[in-house]
Amino acid sequence: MSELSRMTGAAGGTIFHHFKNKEDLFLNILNEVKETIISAFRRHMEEAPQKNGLETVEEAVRFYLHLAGTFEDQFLLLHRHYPYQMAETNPTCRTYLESVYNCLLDIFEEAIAQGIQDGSVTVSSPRNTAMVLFAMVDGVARFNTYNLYHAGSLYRDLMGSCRNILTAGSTQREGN
Amino acid sequence: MSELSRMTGAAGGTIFHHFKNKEDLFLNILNEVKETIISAFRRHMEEAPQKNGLETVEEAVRFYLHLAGTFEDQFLLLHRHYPYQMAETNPTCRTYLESVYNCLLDIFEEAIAQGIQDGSVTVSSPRNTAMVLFAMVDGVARFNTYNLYHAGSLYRDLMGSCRNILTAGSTQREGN
DNA sequence: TTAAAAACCGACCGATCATTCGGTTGGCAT
DNA sequence: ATGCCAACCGAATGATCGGTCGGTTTTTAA
Repeated sequence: MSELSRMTGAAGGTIFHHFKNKEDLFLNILNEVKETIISAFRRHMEEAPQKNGLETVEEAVRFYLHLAGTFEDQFLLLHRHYPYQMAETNPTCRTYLESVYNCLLDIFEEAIAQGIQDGSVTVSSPRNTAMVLFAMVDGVARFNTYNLYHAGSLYRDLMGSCRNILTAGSTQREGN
Repeated sequence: MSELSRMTGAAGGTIFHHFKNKEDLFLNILNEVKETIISAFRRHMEEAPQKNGLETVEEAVRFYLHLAGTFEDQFLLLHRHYPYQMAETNPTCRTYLESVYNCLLDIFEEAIAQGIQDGSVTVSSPRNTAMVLFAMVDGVARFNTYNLYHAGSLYRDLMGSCRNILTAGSTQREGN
């Protein structure tokens, strides 16, 4: 709180005039982070030119990595343990977290389903594949923010793995 | 510290007789977690019957998921933000974290390299593929401990994705 | 212009934090 | 029995925490 007071220039007591308590403040921030991520993702996927399903999924993966790097602080909130601990007892917190993940997974799943229809993707369960795919790219993003391994040097192999997951059994093409 | 005092039955001051301060205590715990995970993994992979490279990787992925579920508290330490923040300034902490990840990645990488030799695996960069694979399974494990999604229901698709990543371009076989 | 409302300040509060310390205990070698 | 040392205790410490409150400034509306 004192750090926040210093950063914003507001006196200690002023913060509690706008937020009931620290938890309420945190939930407001989490909500803002949720909106930022969701709207940025939705906007980008809508603006993206029409491609086939596989390319749409790849674009989503690419953009998630980009977003996690650009809004590092915001994504840190999703990588910390605290929100998930709070979600165990606080339904609002749980709703916010689920909103973010459901939104992202829906985008992944929809693109996969599209890919199944246009023949560019071959998987049995779109939802589960979306989860595995998301776990993969989020794991790489986490490695990056925690300075364990550089995401950039993993990018090529990540995208390759992504394509392999989505096109199992199909004839592979070796691109660039 | 008070919770630890209550859990162990030791008086508050007694803890500081055995550990210099809270950070020192934490590093000792982290070191123990490191040893637990590394030794358990090394032992299991040595004891596992000789298979081809692909099956060895799959066994490693399977065991990581199993271990993350069995030693949930220990793995929580690797999923929290605190250790990585400490690692930024504390070289000892950084060494411990790198030890865990390097050990696990070495096991993955070695199995992949073995698979390339015996023809069961087809990837260009064993190390990078090991990282992507690890990010994927660790991501799923995180989903599980954070109660976002159940790892069990993702198991089949996770293993399928794992196989697809490792056998790109090869003729696929549909198992069980 | 003025009065009510909202925003803001910073000293202050009790609780909790990690840590210290003087004193006690128990085991072990002499 | 004696001395010794490590293990242990728990009250006390100052620092910091989230949060309150009485009073002041700024904004808004009539």
